[in-house]
Order: sequence, then structure tokens, then C-alpha cells
Amino acid sequence: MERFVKMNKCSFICRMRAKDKQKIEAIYKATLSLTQQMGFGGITMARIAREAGMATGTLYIYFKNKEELINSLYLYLKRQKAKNFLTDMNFDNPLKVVLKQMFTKMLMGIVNESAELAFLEQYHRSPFIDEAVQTEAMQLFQPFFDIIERGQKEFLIKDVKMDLIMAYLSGTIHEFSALIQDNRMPLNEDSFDLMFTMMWDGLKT
Amino acid sequence: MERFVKMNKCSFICRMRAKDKQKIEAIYKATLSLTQQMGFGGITMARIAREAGMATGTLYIYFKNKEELINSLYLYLKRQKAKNFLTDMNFDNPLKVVLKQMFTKMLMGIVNESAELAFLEQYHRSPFIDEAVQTEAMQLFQPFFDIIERGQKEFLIKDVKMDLIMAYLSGTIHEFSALIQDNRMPLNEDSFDLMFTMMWDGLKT
Amino acid sequence: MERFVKMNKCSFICRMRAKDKQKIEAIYKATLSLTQQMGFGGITMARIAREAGMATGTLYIYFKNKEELINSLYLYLKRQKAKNFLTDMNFDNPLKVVLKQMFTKMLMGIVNESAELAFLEQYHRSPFIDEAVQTEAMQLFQPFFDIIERGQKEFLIKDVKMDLIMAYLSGTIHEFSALIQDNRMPLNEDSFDLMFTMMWDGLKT
Amino acid sequence: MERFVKMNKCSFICRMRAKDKQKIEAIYKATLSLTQQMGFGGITMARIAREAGMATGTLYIYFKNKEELINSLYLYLKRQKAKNFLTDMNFDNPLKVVLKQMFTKMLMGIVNESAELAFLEQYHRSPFIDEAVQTEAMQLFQPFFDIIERGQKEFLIKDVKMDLIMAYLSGTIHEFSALIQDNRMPLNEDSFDLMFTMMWDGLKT
DNA sequence: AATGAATGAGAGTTCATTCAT
DNA sequence: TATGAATGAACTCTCATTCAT
Repeated sequence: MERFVKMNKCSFICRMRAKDKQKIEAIYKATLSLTQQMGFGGITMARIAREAGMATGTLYIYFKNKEELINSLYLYLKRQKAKNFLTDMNFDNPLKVVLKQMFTKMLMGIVNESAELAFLEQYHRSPFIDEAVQTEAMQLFQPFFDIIERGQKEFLIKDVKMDLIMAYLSGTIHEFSALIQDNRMPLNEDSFDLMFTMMWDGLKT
Repeated sequence: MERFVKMNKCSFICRMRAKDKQKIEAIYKATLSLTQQMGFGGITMARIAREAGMATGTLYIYFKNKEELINSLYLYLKRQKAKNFLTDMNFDNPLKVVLKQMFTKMLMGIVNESAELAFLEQYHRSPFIDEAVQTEAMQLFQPFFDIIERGQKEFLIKDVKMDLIMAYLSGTIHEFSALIQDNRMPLNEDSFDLMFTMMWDGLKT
Repeated sequence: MERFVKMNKCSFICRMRAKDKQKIEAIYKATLSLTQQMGFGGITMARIAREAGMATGTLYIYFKNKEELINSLYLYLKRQKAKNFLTDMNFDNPLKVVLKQMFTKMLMGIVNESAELAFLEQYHRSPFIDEAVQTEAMQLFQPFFDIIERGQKEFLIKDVKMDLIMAYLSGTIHEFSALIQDNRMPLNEDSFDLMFTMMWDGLKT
Repeated sequence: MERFVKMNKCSFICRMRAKDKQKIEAIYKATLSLTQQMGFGGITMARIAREAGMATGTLYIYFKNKEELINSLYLYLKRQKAKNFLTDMNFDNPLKVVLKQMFTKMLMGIVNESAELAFLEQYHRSPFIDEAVQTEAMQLFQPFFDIIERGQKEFLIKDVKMDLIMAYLSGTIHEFSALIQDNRMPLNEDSFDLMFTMMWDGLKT
């Protein structure tokens, strides 16, 4: 949908009213905060609105309905994660070094953004899931798949289906993150080395 | 519409124990079936009752409320799983053999009981979770912890905290099960060997 | 869905709980009353429930949703009308006498049941209308169509399409009823004769 | 959606009358179009504004609220109808000819302006109705009443209360229009003759 | 013990109206 | 004048729980 650019005020400083980006972020923030506080089941449109400091109806200006709000937030987080993930990566390093970098980034990300994690985890088994949204989210991590394939070509990583590799990585990283979040593993280099070693030993040829 | 004439009250020798157990199992079965069909969110007391062939009110005779029903079912499944898990295990075999046996049992169990799996997975992030219940569930798997400790004493398994070992095992087994359920990995010995090898390589010293 | 007949109380006076017919009538009555008071637009489920002396949720035990409630009431009124309409009719009388009888009945019915009229009128342009329901309603008045056809065969009534006859009758009766309801025409035999004459003159050959 | 560059404010000679009228007509047109498309219940201020190519708030510059908008449109249509109705009428013709002319005009008007009809019909039982507005609308048709009175004085039309005559005419014309709109009566002279004859026979002495 | 109708709080969503720009 | 984001009351409908039978 296009909009009208209004110039009637003949104002040189023409700031378009724009459907406030800040507001969308306030909604996202409120939703994440609520998910962490009360779980996915505790999210209601009324509560999100109150937490974000606006009226219930306002949510429906920015999102068609609850489902769309949830899916948008999911995609937003995934994009953000993918962006962070690719920043400052040096893919020319030896494979194991690259993987260690990635592994560390992932765990660090999770630690710093526990609300996001809670949301993402609960999203997957929710009735809101949208296949198209998930597909798009998956594509953001293509560079990651490339690294694995490179490792397989160099005979460093087990030559098994990518599905199996992904399942293995996702399972371990997920659970390791949970350990850190629950303070059952400390947040230091030794601890990371330990976890990476387990993961890597299973992966390598 | 047919009708049953109930005579319980007219019976002088009124032992209800057996009946109760049957009813409770009917409720459990109905709940599992519904979880698989419509997800955790689709479970309502009315639906459980209908699926189990009884009135809504009857559920409240056997369970104080929905939360208790869910938690009871969780514990019931965990106990069942632990029982199956320990049956026919020969702990005198070499460690790796024992672990392979366990691994296989776990994945097989998951495949045969997909309704149970759906329930357990969704339970964990639900608002129904009860810490005491989870603790009890954990204790059922003590024999498993013993095996791991034995492996560490024999210098076969990495000498890291049990928490880390458990996180690693739980993460991989979970994801591997999902692969099988989604038919992205076949259900045969080769496939199991592949998965076990990955898992074991990460675990071993 | 099966049901249980409970006899455990060994009560000789076994009154089935039955989804209270009285309640349905209370709902109908409340709906009619509200339609008259505040128009079709003023009907809300909450108000119907309050007027009928029950909780909102209770309405949904008896009717799937608002639409079904409205359509059920419509059909109920139409059936009632058709029943009244056919009672005490002597179809052996000369045609004009039969028609006068019908005409009188219709107007009398309308006068006695002004709430019903308000409802029926507003139903027709509402978003609730259900074609199947209307078709069934139409069939209830078959005996009426038969009379008209008989009149046409006897060359007493204009030989035009039934649609046209019905439009003519429905239009005049409708408006005449409104006159009486608004007290712009008295409710006596002279007045009825006048109205019937106008109607009949247009109808006859 | 296109964009308008508005310069009104920059114009020193700012006469808005013409503009206003255009806007009001755009609003009326949009409202009629929506009534036809989605019924009276489908009209929302937001939709009217969008259809009319303006902002919601703008509607409130021209009309105090929704009720006033609807009532204004009603009166506007009635006035227009009355104007059309009186154009090209030759009241010197014999009474029956004049009536036939009127009857034809009315039905034709309905056929040509089905959106208007949909609106008028639904207006009558709406919560927006305003008595004063209706009274004014009625007065527009005075010339029509005069014709009827003339007919009564000439002993051509039944000597009954004007109310009864109006009810009779309004009822039949209404229903006949509906027949034509639903394509259950063709739009030709024979068809019009048939309908007029029915109506006239009821009316004449 | 078993029933299922009844309850009513609370969910998601819509929309007439306001108001800062 | 014109805008359209913001508001919040009011709507329909759901569901865990109760209770008379």
C-alpha cells in the first residue's frame, strides 16, 4: 500500500509520519519480556499492549493479528541473529578455528539474549508457526551450511547427510546453552573449550 | 444414542480400585491422543473427557485440576519409560555395548510411541510444569547415571561434569529422534550405527 | 456421541436432565424482547444472556454461535406462524371467504406478536440470513400457495406468475400490519374489511 | 493509490465551497457503493474514507458523526428522488395516465439506482434513523399526495385514509421493485402493465 | 462416583471517534 | 483543512471449574 506524501504545510523540514518503527520495536520488546516472564502461554494482546505502553487496538495497526505479530517477531530475531552471526567472521581461517568462532558466537548470543531464546524455543511448538517464515529463517544461515560442506570436502567432518550434522549441532548447542543459562556451566574459556571439544569430536572424521 | 445402565451403587461389594485405574488410563490415553492430533494447545478438559468417554466433571474426581492431570501423565510416562529402559539390560557387557543398547532402546521407544513424545516435548515449556515432578522423573534414570560414571572411572568417557554429559546426550538423542520421526533418517541398523558413532565420538576420551 | 442413563440413585421419579427446552424459549423470548427494544443492531450475546437470566457461556450450550441462534429463532417463529395459520381453517369455504380468513389471521397474528414482527422484518436484511433456513420457512406456507392456484383455476384470481401474486400480497399485508401496529388504523372489522377489499380488488380478475 | 500534492494552504484566495461539495459527494458515493457491496452492517467509517480516497478524520470535518452522515445521505437521496420524480410530469393528463407515469418512474428509478435502493431499504430499520429527517423526506412527496386526493375527489380512487393508500402503494411498489431487481420479472412494458393493473385495481373505486 | 449444564472471567478482534501534526 | 495513528470500550466466543442431580 502506498501513502500520500503531504506537502501542504510547505514545510522544508518534511518528516513523514511513518508507521513508527520505534513502536514496532516497543511491541517486540514487550512481547519478549512477557515470554520470559510468563512463558509463551502468558502472552495476550492486552498484556503486550500494556507492557508496551499503548492501547490494545494499536497493536492491530502494526500487525494484522496475533499470529502475524508472533511470526514477525520470530523473523526479526532470526535476521538479527544471522546478522550478528556473520559479523566479524573470518572464513579464511582453518576450518576448526572457524567452527570454534561460530560455536562461541552462538553460545555468547544465547547468553546475552535469554529473552530471545525463550521466545524462539517456544515458538517452534506453538500453533502460530508459519512454514514460509521458517523457510526464510533457514536460508539466513546458508553460510553456515557452506562451512560444513567445506569441512566435508576437506575430509575433516564426517561424510554424513547435512540433516544429521544439523541435528547433531542444533541438539548439542541448544542443550549447552541451557546449561549456561541455568548457571550449571560457567561462562569462561575453559568451559567453552570443554563443550566445543565434545561437539567437535562427534563431528570430525 | 445408546445408554448404559450403571449399577455400581447397587452393588454391596463395592471395590472401585480396579475401575479407577482403568478410568485414569483412559484419561491418559485420551490426553496423549489429543496432544498428537491437535498439539498441547488443543487440549481442553471437555475434549479429554469426550475422547475418554466420560463427562467433564468426572475428570475432577480423578484429578484436582488440569495442571495435576498433566503432571500426573508426565510422571506416568517417565516411569513407564524408565521401566522399559531397564528391562533386558545386561550391565555386565562392555561399556560401549551397554551404551549402544541404551541408545537403541531410546530411539526405538521414541519411534514406537510418538504420541508420548509429542506430549513430553510440549510439556517442558508449558505453564503446567512442576519442579518436584521433574525431580522425581530424573531420579528414575539413576542406573543410567551409574553407567556413565563407570565409563568415566574406566577412562572411556570424558571426565567432565555429569550435567554436561547429560546435556550432550539429551540434545543429540532428542534431535536424532526428531529426524527419524520426520522420516529424514531411515529406521535401520546402518542409520543407528551412524548416529551412535557421532554421539560416541563426542563422549569418548 | 453416546450417553449414560444414570439410575444409580435408584430414584423412581427419573426426570432426565434434558437440555432444557424452557431455557431455549427463555433465550428466544429475550432475543425478541431486545429486538423490539433496541433493534436488531442492539442484540448482543451478553444482553441476550442477561435478559434471559443466564451466563453468556450458557447461550453457547444451546446454540453454536450467534448466527445459529438467530436462524433458529427465525425458523421457530415461522413454524409457529405456519401452525397458527393452518389451525381452524376451513378450506371448503368459497375462495374469497378462505382468503379473508387468512388475511384476518395474518394481521391478527402480527398485531398480537409485535416483537416477532420486528424480529422477522429485521432478519431479512441481516448478515445472519441462511438460505436453507429461508427455503424451509417458505415450504411451510405451501397450503397458502395451493389456495391461490385454486383461485386461478376458478378464474377468480388474476392469472399471473405466483411470484407476482406473492409480492403483491406480502407487500400489502406487511404495510397494513405496520399501520395497525402504529395505531394509524383501528383494530376492528370495518378496518379489516377496508384493507381486505383493497387487497382483493387488486388480486381478483 | 495515487498521491495528491495539496496546495490549498498556499493559495491566498481560498474558497472551499466547491471543494466541499465534491468531497461530500465522494463520501455519499463511497457509502452507497459499500452498502451495495457489503450491506449496511459492512459500512465502517474507515472503509468509507478509503473508498472515498480520503482519511478517516476527514469524514468528521464534513459530518459530526456516523449517524449524521447516514441521515444526510438518506435525505440527499430522497431529495434527489423527489426531484427526478417531479421532472417531466404532466399533471394535466387524466389521473390514471399520471399514476401510470409515476408508477413507471418509480420502478425505473429503482432499477437504475440499485445501490440507492439497498441503502434506503436498510436505513429504515437501522439504529441511525432520525424522525425529523424522515418527516422532511415525506414532505418532498406532497405533489404525489395531491394527485391521490384529486383522484378521490373525482371518485376514481377509493375514499379511504391517505395513510392506507400510502401503505398500499408503498407495499406493492416496494415488492414489485424487488421482483425486478431479482430478475424474477422482466423489465418490459407488458410486465409493467401487469404490475400496474394489479396496483390500480386495488386502488380504484 | 458420575454427570453435563451452568458459570463468568478473559481471550482476540473491531471500530467510532479523537487529536497531534 | 486534511491526515491517519492512537484509543479503549464493546463485541463474539472459549474453557477450566463447579454443583445440583
